[in-house]
Amino acid sequence: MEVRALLDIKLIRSDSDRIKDLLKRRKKMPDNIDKVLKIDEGLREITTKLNSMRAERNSISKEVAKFKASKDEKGAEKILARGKELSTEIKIKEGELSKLQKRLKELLLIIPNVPFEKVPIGKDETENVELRRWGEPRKFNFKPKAHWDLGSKRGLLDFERASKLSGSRFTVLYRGAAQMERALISFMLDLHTSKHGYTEVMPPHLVSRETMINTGKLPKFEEESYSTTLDDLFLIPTAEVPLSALHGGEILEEKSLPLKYVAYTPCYRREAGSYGKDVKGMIRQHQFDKVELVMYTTPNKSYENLESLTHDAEEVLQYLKLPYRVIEICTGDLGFVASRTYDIEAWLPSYDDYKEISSCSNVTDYQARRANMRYRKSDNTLDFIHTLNGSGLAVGRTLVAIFENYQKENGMIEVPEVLRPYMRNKEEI
RNA sequence: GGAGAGAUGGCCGAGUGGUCGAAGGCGCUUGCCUGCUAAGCAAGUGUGGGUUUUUCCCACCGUGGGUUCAAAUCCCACUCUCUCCGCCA
Repeated sequence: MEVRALLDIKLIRSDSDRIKDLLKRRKKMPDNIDKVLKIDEGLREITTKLNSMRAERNSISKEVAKFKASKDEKGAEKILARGKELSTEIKIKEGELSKLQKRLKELLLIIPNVPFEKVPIGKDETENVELRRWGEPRKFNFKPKAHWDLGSKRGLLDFERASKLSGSRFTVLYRGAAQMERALISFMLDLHTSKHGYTEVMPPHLVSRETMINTGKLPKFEEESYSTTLDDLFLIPTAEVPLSALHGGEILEEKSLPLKYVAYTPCYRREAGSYGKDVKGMIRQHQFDKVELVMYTTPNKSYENLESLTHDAEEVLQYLKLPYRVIEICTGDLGFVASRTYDIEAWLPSYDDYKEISSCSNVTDYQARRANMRYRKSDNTLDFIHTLNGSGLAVGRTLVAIFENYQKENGMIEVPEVLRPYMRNKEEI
């Protein structure tokens, strides 16, 4: 893969001011575009020089071949020296070239995706914009418990033994809780495959370093990842990683798009730098279950597909009758690979607030460029595809939302109706 | 883990040092033919990059090195796939 394809270098050359302006809207975004342009210029200079040197060497080689064919050893001898000389010079130039390429690649790999023009400009999460709400938070006629109290008291969630086994930010689930987790997974997969047309996938949970780089999780977020030192494999932080790299290096047919995939996997995150955040309960875990939606689309359809993907995720909460709101993430809070993101937040009585339960993003061609995923257009030319991803939903947080929103005064938890078929028709746990 | 075989264009597959960016076939595109479909005939058909941009040039035959004036082809290392043996959920 040509290094310069990592970002659209031709666009940067021709429209650098706009790209720089858009990137600056992000939080802590160093202005690397000028550096990129400078290296690109040097790279082109060397490339041009190298190309003409190679052209000369190639023509010498052809002449040598002619002399040899006509058994003219002396004629060959005459130009051999020049060939040798050129060959040495070329090697030196190639060294310069690969050094520059390496520097450019290092730069490009840590430049995030360009935000969509219409994303609200803001410095951090306080400037995210609420788009819509669904459902009314329930009015309790008793004091509702937080899920960690409720779960511990009823023997459904066990934080002490989890920390004995693995440390902080792990939970052991028993009986109805474990069963409901499983039910939620099945319910979500069934909904997305049967009603929304997604193809169910069971991907590997361990992926190579290359896959992590291709999906934009590395090199920037190494300290966020769990890895296996002996094999340099990484535990996936989300199924987005295997699903979005699934068609790496492939050329897809336009008529096969959009491709829609759904996968349930556990997700593994070190949560470095989030000390003191959501320490209680099972909101922020090192391991959690998630049903993930990923779409591959043509560039002209990706923003409208973001709307439909978000609605597919929202529908899970509607079926579960859990109140939620949808917010648009402002530029300062936007994730590394995303050009536009909607978060879905479910109502949690213990937080007396809405809490993120899904995040849906248009990644545009950012991962496609890294993983070299293209499609053949009707005019037979190639272009990078766009990828989108979204949680549909984070299962652990959905369980938490059910615990807190469906609790009764006696500590029992009502099972949402759509889950009952998956729980041998239990009405409460 | 041991032994062996292999990795070439969208696919199959030929190619062991010099007009090979790559034969042949399939597929695809266009034209002819045709009541429709199929078949047939003809032509075209990899990707990326540079440039003085209807031109010329360069790179790419798993990845990275090496030998050579010249590498798909020879040498080394690595990765992956397949077959057999062992082990095993």
